[in-house]
Amino acid sequence: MKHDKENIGVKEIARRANVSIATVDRVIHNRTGVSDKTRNKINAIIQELDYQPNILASRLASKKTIHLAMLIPSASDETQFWEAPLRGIRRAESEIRQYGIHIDMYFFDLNDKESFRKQARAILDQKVNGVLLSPTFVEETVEFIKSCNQQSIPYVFIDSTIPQQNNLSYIGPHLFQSGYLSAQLLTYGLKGPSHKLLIVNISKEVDNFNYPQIEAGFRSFFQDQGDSKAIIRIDIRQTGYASVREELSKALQQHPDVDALFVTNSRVSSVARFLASQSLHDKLLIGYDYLPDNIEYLKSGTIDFLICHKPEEQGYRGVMALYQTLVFSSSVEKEYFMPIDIVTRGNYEFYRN
Amino acid sequence: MKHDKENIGVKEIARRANVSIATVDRVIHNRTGVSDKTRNKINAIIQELDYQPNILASRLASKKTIHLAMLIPSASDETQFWEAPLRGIRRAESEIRQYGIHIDMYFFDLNDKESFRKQARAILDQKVNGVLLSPTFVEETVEFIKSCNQQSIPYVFIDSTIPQQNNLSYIGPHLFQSGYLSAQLLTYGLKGPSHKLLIVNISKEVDNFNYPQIEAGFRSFFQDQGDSKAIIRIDIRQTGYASVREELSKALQQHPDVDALFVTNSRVSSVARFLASQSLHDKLLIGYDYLPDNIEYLKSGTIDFLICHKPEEQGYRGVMALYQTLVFSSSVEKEYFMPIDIVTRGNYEFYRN
DNA sequence: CGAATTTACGGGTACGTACCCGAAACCCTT
DNA sequence: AAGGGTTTCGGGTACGTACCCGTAAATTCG
Repeated sequence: MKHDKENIGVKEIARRANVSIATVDRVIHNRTGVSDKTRNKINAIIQELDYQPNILASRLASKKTIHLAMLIPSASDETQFWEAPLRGIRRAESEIRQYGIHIDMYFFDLNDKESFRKQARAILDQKVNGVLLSPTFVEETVEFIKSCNQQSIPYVFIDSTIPQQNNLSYIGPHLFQSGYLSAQLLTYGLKGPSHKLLIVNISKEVDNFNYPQIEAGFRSFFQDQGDSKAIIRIDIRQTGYASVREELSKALQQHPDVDALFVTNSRVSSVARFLASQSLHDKLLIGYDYLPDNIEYLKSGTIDFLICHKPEEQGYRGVMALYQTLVFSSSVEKEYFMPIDIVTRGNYEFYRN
Repeated sequence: MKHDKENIGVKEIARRANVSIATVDRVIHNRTGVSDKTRNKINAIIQELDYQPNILASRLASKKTIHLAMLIPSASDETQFWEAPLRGIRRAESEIRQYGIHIDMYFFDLNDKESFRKQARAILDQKVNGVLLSPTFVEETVEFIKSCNQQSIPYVFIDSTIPQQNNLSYIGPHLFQSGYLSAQLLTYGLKGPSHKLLIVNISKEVDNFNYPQIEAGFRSFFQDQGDSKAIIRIDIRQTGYASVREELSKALQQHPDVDALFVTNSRVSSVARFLASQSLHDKLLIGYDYLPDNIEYLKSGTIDFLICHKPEEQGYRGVMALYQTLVFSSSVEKEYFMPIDIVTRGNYEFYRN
């Protein structure tokens, strides 16, 4: 341990500019009360010295607490998925809490648009400095972020996005490519030449924006290959197992020659359960997300691959993106695509969500 | 932004204990000069209040700079691999520089044990507070860390490890499982029943510890499957392309029925180059590391999969592990295994090394 | 042109912790 | 009991920045 630390600070700037520290401070924070002449002089010196403020001292001296709000679906039995982003958000908060950042947690019900609207309103009442949200319901989100824009509150989308919006950043998967990869993996595992594939879409809500991208990517792979496989799709609008079993059963009776199934979201364990119950072990199965149920079927070999987009990291990075802009005023990427991770029996043990 | 912040600090502790701030400070840092009675009283209050020191204020007030040293192979044309950990280390440094952490960078030549020894000595001369290193040369490393142990300098291994040592942490791959996964991927892609596999080990140094684990994992997969594939191995001790071409050519003449090749390190691009030159497009090829050359052959389809262990993150986490212990005195995991990432044509674009 | 504003700026304190320095209290000799 | 040494402790300043408050200078206005 040595006694280094010769960094220049406001004091040195003030000395060089023949002004007081307070004036330098005003310039740094673009506050009023400084003549253009002095302002320019000080800015020049700041430029020249490449002054970097000491965040420690800055946050320490600042009495302000930055309030962030987070609006994501509550994790239900049906979708444990959102536990992961929440973990990431919590981790981020515990890291930056000491820097005076506080995060208010708001949850909404995935099956209830009104709950989203209500929570969004609650956030706006709180006068927060930044928002991290999952724009699950497009219309409601647009309404919400209109208010954010008016009050210049930055907001970050995670997991899914709405294009052409003024969001500070989108942090989540590139869905098209994700579908593409799934197709590649299925193809790689299929023996023999001609095949029939089944896309299984299990979801209550009809998703007009996100889901189609996955399917487009999936189909695009085969187009690129000049390979015209038979691809059929079923939509299951009731997420309970009974419904999944029934619909799958029907579909597989109609197409007994299906070689591989691609489930477009995390409900792949339901499909796996069905396949296992029917002893259909030879069919390839790919789905989404590192969830306990899915992992079980991965271990037992019913699910061949899970595609993951690091949900925990999405939450973490989302918070950090807001932190970066609000505290350091540093810019963040407008689109930060998560890696498209392949989880399988051989590597699930070490996967970091 | 509100005016929160009601956290208790040393001041409050001092008030409750009827002592001065300085005495509380002595207790917190286990310095001498405090009677057992006062020490106990203060410690009790600290416990009771669950006092968390304010890192900002702490680092700000401390005039000390923590000096870390890093000792990794220099990135050469032959192995660009080490650029990635270096990036991670640099990223970590830039994040914690303002907290008074400084990292001295030492590089050694992968083909020269003496350079390792020399640099190690240089580090010891500098009286550093912590070391991050790649224990490439076992004997030399053991010698080095003996001194570290004597001076109680914590050290972290990245990328590879030496078992049964007093290292603070190992951050890197679980090689056995990594080989296992490779086997799984190859099997998944092989059409038809019976196959012949070729393990290609290209390396100047004979590695007695790390490499065997990969091969053991690889073979273990087939044992688990009850699948006795023919597995042959060649060792290429000259890393230049000419040598690789010659040896591979020989091996494939002898075993023209090889279906798949597994290259046990990042030199897979040499093998890919050979296969491409011979138009052997139908053979599966798996190797290691997200390097530009490898990615090219991944794109062109010669390489089917690359296995990666997030080298950049290894560097980053290695630094952070030292930072955590030295600044926060918090414990870190003795073994932190990196995820075993699968990179392929469909997802390489979004891979984060 | 003097008074009332407004604008421009400096002094000084606070944030929570680290650590120097000096003083009081205690202990042991002779 | 006096002297010297050691242990225990408190006062006070510093770290670099934020921001309050007061004042001098510049500007506006009647």
